[in-house]
Amino acid sequence: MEKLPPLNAIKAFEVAARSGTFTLAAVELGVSSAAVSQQIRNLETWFGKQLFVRTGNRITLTDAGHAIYPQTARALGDIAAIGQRMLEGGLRTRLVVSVPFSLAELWLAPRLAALLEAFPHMAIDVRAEDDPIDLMRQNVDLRISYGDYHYPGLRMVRLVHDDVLPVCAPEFWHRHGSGDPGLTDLHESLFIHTNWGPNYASHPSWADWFAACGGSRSPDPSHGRRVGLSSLAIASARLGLGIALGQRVMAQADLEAGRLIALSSVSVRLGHPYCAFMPPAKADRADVAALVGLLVNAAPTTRG
Amino acid sequence: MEKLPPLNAIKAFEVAARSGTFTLAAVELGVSSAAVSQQIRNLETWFGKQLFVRTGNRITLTDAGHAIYPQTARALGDIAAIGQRMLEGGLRTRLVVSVPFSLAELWLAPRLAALLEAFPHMAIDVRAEDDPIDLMRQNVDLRISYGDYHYPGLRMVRLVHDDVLPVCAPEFWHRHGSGDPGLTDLHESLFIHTNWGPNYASHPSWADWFAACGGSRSPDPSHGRRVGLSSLAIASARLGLGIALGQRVMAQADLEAGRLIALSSVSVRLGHPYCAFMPPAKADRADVAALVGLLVNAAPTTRG
DNA sequence: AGGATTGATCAAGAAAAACTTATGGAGCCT
DNA sequence: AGGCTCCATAAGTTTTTCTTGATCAATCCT
Repeated sequence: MEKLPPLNAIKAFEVAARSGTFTLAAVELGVSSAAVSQQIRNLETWFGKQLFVRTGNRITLTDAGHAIYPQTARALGDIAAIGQRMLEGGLRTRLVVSVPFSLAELWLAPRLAALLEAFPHMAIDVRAEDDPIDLMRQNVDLRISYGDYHYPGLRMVRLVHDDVLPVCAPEFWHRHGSGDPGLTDLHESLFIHTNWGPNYASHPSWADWFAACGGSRSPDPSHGRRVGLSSLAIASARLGLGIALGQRVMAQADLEAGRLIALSSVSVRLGHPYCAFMPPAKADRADVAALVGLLVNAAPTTRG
Repeated sequence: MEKLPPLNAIKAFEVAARSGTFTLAAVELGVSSAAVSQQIRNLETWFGKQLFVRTGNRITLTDAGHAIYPQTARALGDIAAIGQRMLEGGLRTRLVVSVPFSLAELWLAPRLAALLEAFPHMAIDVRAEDDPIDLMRQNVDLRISYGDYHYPGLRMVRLVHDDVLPVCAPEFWHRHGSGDPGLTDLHESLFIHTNWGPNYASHPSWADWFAACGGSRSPDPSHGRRVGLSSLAIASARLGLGIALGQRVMAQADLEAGRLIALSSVSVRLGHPYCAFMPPAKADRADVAALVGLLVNAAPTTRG
């Protein structure tokens, strides 16, 4: 094959020729208009021919530009179509979602329910597994992950930056702590500690929460209850086993239903937001886009 | 248009799929094999699908890879064809060569003669003009320039790094200087000084030449002859008007024919080489390639 | 007209992408 | 086994691309 002209310049040319101005092309390409101007110039230098005539502040295709436009559009269209074809590879479209264990039950499940209401016939796989996973091998379409640092190269959408606050069952509070709004005198054994596992270290602890309150109490995990999953902390609290530092997004349904009560308005943000990752080519798939949209919107924006 | 996959990765994929190994593809693309490996991986990440299966040290296209290969090849072929089409724009192919004034007569002309011997029917325009010129506007196919710094973005071929040495007509030497091999006693008025014009400052002067000889004579230009073109210096010397610091490539024919004699084997290199520039898309044109090849080969490599 | 607006360009520095080098590992071939 | 070939990976460097902020030319609008 002969030496190819610079492909990104060809792309810029196609858009510029179609839209008629570099400025609009720049918007479509998501870059500055100066960048488009430079790319076009590259291409002109490559060919040794002007592709646009510049008259003051506007541009028109030259004869040469007109001559090559249709071919560029067709070739790029073909390449775009490649992406589309890749998506249909699996024949029947199954949406494969992968989440960390902790999010599966209390966060993803209710939202999936909403999605299935809108698309009753959608075939969905939900997989619970911890980071990092290999999306390619397992044919995962969408991965929910804690933090924005796994999976470089994939398209990322920030979902929610959650926070934790002390919650417990109403009966529990009635019995053990109703006279202690600051939790300062509560017995150590009544605190539920969440252990996020070996890979995560940024989860707020009780000490962090007390510090945020301006205090300095630091309940000793060896005395209280310990759970290995943040959703389990919520469940335990709901069952009256103690006071948990529960993630807001997970506790919300229980709070609204009165099965849990919040013991303070003071909360501590998690170290990282939850994020959705997907291969860029799959980001345009209708089902993927729908789920992401729903997760973004349904995720209550952090309220203090 | 939908969002395009990374085009350079597509290019790498096409070559890799066709050649069957990343190493060969790397050679074809003129990069390292690691670069190809990375580009392929980019594309796989983008699609979220493997395109090659790696078994130890070799690769095979996956089903997905097979599925998209023909489309990539076709699309890239189309784009390559765009370049070809641009070349035929002018219908009849005329080779337009542009040279600095000084090179036109004594350097380019004889070489063009050789070219026309091989291609008797080639239509050639020769234009003499000083740097910098606008190749695009004037539809110049090939520009010869002093220095490698004009015309960024164009393909460049180094032609010859010339040097200057003292030359004069045999009769002149007989009359004025035969007893003075070092030119140390020669009268100032007999030196021909070349003035390269306002844009160039690196041309060796008589002072430079004497310095290269280990001496320190510095003939005053205001006493000797001055010419505004290096080819004119040769011509003047040939006519017996004095001793010139002549460029070897220009003087060569006269030296071989005995119309000029070299007065020393000491020469001084020019500050820059002569280079040929052309729009990359035109570099593959048969006539351009032929002329460049001829200029490179016929250019005598600098001999001390 | 005159001033404001729009849109392309230019030059600089900043950011991102691509590439290279060096190293390690898996299969293949004597 | 031992040597080869070829791909994968990581770190660092180079090259390309992009942004920013300013300038300039044409048009538009009182």
